Amino acid sequence: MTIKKTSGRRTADKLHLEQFIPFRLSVLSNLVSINIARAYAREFDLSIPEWRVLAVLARYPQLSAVEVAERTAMDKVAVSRAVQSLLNARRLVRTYDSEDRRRSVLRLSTSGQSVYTRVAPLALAYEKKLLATLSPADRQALDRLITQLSTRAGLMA
Amino acid sequence: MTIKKTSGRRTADKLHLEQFIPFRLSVLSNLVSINIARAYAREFDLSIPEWRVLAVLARYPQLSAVEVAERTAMDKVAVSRAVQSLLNARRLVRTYDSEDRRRSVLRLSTSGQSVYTRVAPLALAYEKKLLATLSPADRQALDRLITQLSTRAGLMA
DNA sequence: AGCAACAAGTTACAATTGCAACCATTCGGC
DNA sequence: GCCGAATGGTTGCAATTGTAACTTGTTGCT
Repeated sequence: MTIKKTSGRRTADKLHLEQFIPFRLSVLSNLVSINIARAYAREFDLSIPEWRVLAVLARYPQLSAVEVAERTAMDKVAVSRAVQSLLNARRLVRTYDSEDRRRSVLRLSTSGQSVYTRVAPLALAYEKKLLATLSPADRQALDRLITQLSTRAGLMA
Repeated sequence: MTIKKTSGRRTADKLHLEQFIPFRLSVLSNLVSINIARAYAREFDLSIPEWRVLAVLARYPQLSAVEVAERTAMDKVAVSRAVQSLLNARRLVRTYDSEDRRRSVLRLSTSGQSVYTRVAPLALAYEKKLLATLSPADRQALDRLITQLSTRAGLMA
């Protein structure tokens, strides 16, 4: 039995960009984001940060801005700006917590609800189509891999 | 035998952001990019676009700017800017094709080579660590899934 | 040869993002 | 109760990025 040679995929430290996972993840994620942005941003005048805020408030009403930030993986500045423009467009209503007057309490307005109920199916349809060629096992694997990698990347930060 | 109920994962068109693949991909990709940028951008004063250009020219010398753009999935403006700053830092050498004087011919300078040979191992080490907890089968699956999804997303663009 | 269409690359400008400093309010110790 | 630290949120500024228009050079057609 001989010593194993270096694994076939690539040589010692020559890096092939087109095989480099961080690069490929970034390209994929960009492509998907751009597709999605085209789908709803253009039709509903919604940016991706705005869409995230909308989506999270549709599901969990009455969140404060930092809570929205936690659930959308955005920083508080990004949330503040998205909230601002959603308020301008009358898609959100903001009140303040009487116990703690720093905290905002955010809810969708009727119009915000309506936008959400029209956009969410588009988003889900896009996702469905994106995943359409994957077997159920592949979908499960994808799900798990993303979770695992995110955890791992989070630890390495 | 009864009619199958809606599949367990989520209800009709209520969208859970935290389960939405495009969202999760974006969060993951961002996290990874930020980690990597910290690792080499800070130490070598390299932005991610610059790094991509460097990496692709290390492997395929003598490319023109548009060829670099194709291989890095960047647009030609981004390449132009990255090339400009790499030229300023004396990490690239640019000549022009004598057959077609519009086309640039880009190569790493000695200093560019040296940066590359120091950065590439860091990048590979990061990737290795990121994937360290995945089984070989998982790694293969990840590889395949990214490719499949990118193709798919490309078609939908 | 002359000119329209096209390709390579750059530049200018607008929109987006990221970061740091900043108010206002609340909390924790004393 | 008071003061320093911490928290929620906003604002301003610089850096990054995207888009369109432009310049220079080439090609193909006549």
